[in-house]
Amino acid sequence: MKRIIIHADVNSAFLSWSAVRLLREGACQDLRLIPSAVGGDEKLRKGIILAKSIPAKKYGVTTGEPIWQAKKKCPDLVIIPGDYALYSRMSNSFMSVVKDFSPLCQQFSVDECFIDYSGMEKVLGPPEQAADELRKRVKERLGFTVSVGVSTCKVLAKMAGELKKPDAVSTLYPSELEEKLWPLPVRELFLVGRATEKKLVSLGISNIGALAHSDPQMIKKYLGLYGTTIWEYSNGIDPDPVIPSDKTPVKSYSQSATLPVDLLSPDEIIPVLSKLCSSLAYRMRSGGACCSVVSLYLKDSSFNAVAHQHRLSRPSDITCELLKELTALFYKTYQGGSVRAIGISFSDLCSAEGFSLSLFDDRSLAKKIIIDGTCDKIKNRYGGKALSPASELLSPQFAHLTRYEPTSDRPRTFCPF
DNA sequence: TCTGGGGTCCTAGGACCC
DNA sequence: TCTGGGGTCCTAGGACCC
Repeated sequence: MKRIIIHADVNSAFLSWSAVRLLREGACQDLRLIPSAVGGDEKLRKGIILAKSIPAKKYGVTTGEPIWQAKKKCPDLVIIPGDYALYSRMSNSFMSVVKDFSPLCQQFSVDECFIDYSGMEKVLGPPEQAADELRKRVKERLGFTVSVGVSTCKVLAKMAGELKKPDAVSTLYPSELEEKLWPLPVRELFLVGRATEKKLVSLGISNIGALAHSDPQMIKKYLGLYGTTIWEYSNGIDPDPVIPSDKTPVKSYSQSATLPVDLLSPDEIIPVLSKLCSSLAYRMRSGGACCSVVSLYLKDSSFNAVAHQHRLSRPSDITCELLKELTALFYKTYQGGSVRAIGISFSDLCSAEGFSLSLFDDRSLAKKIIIDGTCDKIKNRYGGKALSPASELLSPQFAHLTRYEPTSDRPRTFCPF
C-alpha cells in the first residue's frame, strides 16, 4: 500500500487566532491583512515578536526578534499582546476538526498536525482533494486558514506545506524533489538550523539538492547521526510513522521565567524557585507522573546560562522533596551576581500509579503526599490562585508565574508551606 | 530600550565496573 | 613500575523545533 501523509499548519497561528477573535468582537480591521504582530510585554522584559502577519514578514520582521528592532524595520507595525488561554482553545478546536476528518492524526505542535491518509483514497478520494476539503473545513468552521502539504512521508508533507502560504494545498512527492525541494537553500530543510547551515556551507553545500547528492559517509563524519538524518530528509527518506498523540508519552515537564527585574540574592530567588516548583509539580502530578531527575538553570544579566541536574535516589512527585533538591542545585549553581531568568525541569519520568501508595509506610512522607493531594484538589476546584506559598507574600510581583494552573476569580488564601 | 517559553534529541567527558 | 578496553551511567551543554 502506498503511504500518503498529510500535514496541516495554521498560518501565523497566534496572530490569526487573535485576529479572528478581534473580528468576532466587532473590530473593523483584519490584523492578518496589515503589518502586525503578537509581541510579549516589553515592561516585563519579554519584548519579542511571537508571531507576525504576512504583510509584516514582507518588511523583514522575524519571529523571536526584539520588538524595538521589528519596529525599526516597520514603523507602522501594530503590536498586540498574546492571549494564551485563547490560543489553547483555538488549538483544541483545530485538533477537533482534524480528528473529525481523520482519527489517525498526530498533533506535532500547538498549530500543526500529521494525518496518515494511506489506504483512505477509496473512501475519501485522492489525497489532494481530501487535503483541500480539510483546508476548507477549518476555514469555514473556525475562521482561520491553514497550509496543507501532501506527500509520502512526514518530512516531505511538512516541507510541502511550506511551499505555498496561506490557505493553500501543495504536494511534494518524491518525483517532484528535483523541481520543488532541491533548489531551496539548505537552511529551509527541517532540522537544519543556523549552526548546521554554517557547517554545510563550509563543506560547499548551500542548497538541499547539493546535500541530497553529497556523500552520506562524509556528512555523517562531520555531523554525526544528525547528519545522516538530514541527508535522508534531503532525499525524501523518513520512515517515522504517524503516532496518535495519546500514544506519545510526555518525556519531561519544564517551566521557566524571565523576571521583570534582576534578582540579586538567594533571599529573592528562592521564593521564585518555590513558586515554579509548586506550579510544575502540580502539573506533573496532574499528568500522573513522577520524575527521577530534576534540573535547574540560571541566566544572568549578560545572558550567560548555567544548568545543573541531579538524579534522585528514587522517583518523586512530592513538592517539598523536589523543592529541597532544587534548592540544593541552586546553591551549587549560584555564584552570586544578578539573575535574569530561572528555569526548572523534571525529567526521566515514570508513572505515579501505585507509587505514592508504596511510600505511605513512611509517616512523614504520607503527610506530604496528603498535603499535595489536598492542595491539588483546591487548585482544581477554585483555581491556581486559590493557594500560594506563604513566601509569595514577600514577592507578590512573581504571582503571574503560575499560568499553567487552572484559573478562577475566587479570592486567594495563603497556605503556610 | 535589546533578546520568551516549552519541548526533544544528541554528544562528549568522566566515573565506575568488570 | 606501568599498564587494556568495553559497557553503562551520570552530567553539562548544545542544536533544533514550534
